[in-house]
Amino acid sequence: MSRIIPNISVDCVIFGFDFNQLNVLLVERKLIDEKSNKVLIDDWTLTGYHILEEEDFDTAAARILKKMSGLDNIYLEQFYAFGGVKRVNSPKDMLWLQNQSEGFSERIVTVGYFSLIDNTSVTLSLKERNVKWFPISNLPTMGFDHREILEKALERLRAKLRSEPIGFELLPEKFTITQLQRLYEEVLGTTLDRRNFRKKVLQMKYVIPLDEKQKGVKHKPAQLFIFSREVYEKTKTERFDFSI
Amino acid sequence: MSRIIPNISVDCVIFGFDFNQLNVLLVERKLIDEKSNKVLIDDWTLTGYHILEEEDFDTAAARILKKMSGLDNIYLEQFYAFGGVKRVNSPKDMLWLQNQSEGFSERIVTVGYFSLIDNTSVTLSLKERNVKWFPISNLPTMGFDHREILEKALERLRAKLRSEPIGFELLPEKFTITQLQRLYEEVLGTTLDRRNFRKKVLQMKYVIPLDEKQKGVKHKPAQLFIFSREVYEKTKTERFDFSI
DNA sequence: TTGCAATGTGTAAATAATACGCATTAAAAG
DNA sequence: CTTTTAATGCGTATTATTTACACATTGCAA
Repeated sequence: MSRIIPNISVDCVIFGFDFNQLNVLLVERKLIDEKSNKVLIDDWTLTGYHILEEEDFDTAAARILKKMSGLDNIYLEQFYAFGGVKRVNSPKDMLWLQNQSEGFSERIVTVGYFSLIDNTSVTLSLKERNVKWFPISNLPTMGFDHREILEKALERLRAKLRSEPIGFELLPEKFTITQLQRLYEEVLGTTLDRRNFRKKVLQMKYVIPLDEKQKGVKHKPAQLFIFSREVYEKTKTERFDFSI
Repeated sequence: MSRIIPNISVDCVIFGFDFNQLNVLLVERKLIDEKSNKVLIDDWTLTGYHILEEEDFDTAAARILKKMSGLDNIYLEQFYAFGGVKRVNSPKDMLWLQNQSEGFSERIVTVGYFSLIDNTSVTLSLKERNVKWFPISNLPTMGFDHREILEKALERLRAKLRSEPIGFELLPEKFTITQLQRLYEEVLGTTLDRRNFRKKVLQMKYVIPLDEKQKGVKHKPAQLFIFSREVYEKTKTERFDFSI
């Protein structure tokens, strides 16, 4: 095992969509005083870790994601580096870092990645620590500057969702148009007209209809579609409108 | 003077527009063997430097920009962090780093910023080293992985230019519509219809006409405009179209 | 005075966005 | 087995935006 680089880490903001809400995966940070049994810290953080000597940022982010979700080959994108002098300065944060086996440096730079997964496909399995999905609209108290990092990730996700077809990464391979619409509504915080949305999506040649229907729903089952990145890359056109 | 952090640096991609071309500011990297007078290295790099112990990324980037261009209060945006294991591995790069007074670490992470300035307003003044504007379309051989960093910056500049009004940062305070159009054409690599572009821009309430005309041109002088960020923030609307 | 090299304006056609209403389907309830 | 329920799926009229394209105007310079 190669050594870690003490002052550089990678934090992953793992977004998941459950057909209804946008969620983020957090890890519990709990510290109990051994003598008094007093709870010194109990809050939640993003999933991050130092990078290793022989490791790129992308590799480190993929490693962390794999460890947390068990998943490989997932959409991952670097979105911002955080290196403020006062990133880590609350008493709780200091206390936590002093208790970690790797020791700590006062000035830790972290590179933020966000990843998009269909969270109905994930079974949480990390044994050592408590890991949970939280809806974006109802977050717990978070440690370090992770709340700020999450906000930046969200901002980037929203901006990118408007201009590139990354929403599909949050859905299973086969999805319905209504599911896609819910996703856009939830992430962008709007409501959209069902019929117009459908019309728009059906124009996109890279959203391909299947000869297959939804199963196990208690109403008329909808048609399933898949997204083809290949077709997208071939047919995309760039436009510009720094909006009015 | 506080100490530098040896393994973290900031690199600035300084873009300038001269009403015709998009340019980038580079610094010559020249190393001559003292005995033989042989030229060991002669190429160009971005303007970067290690960050200081008590300094944020943003502050470091502003410091570097000030040193290179003499300018303060300039548009600056972090766009990507580079930390690949093999970022610095050519013999020339190693040689250069060994010759720098600060010493070097093998694994240097750099945080990339790009900045936008009206390059007709800058007088280059850095005495110690040779600094020059190069058009994007005609770049010299570049050291380290700076070519790659520049490409990423350009990609981000283009993406942002499509969706946000940052082009004005590349123009003087007062500009003509034709200048704005040339800027968009040059950066996005397209040509646009003059009349339609004008129509589009005139709709934008945040591009405000002045009672003032261009001077010193040998043809009909055009009307001048200014950009108001304040009006933009008030009137902007978000749309979404992950394009067809 | 005239030529030059820009700026400044208008209109028609095509395309895309928005606002709606109603028939259809499959499962569940009676 | 009929009805109810809760979705899906489709169509059309209206408005707004984008695109394509031609000619008159202005101020300087020859």
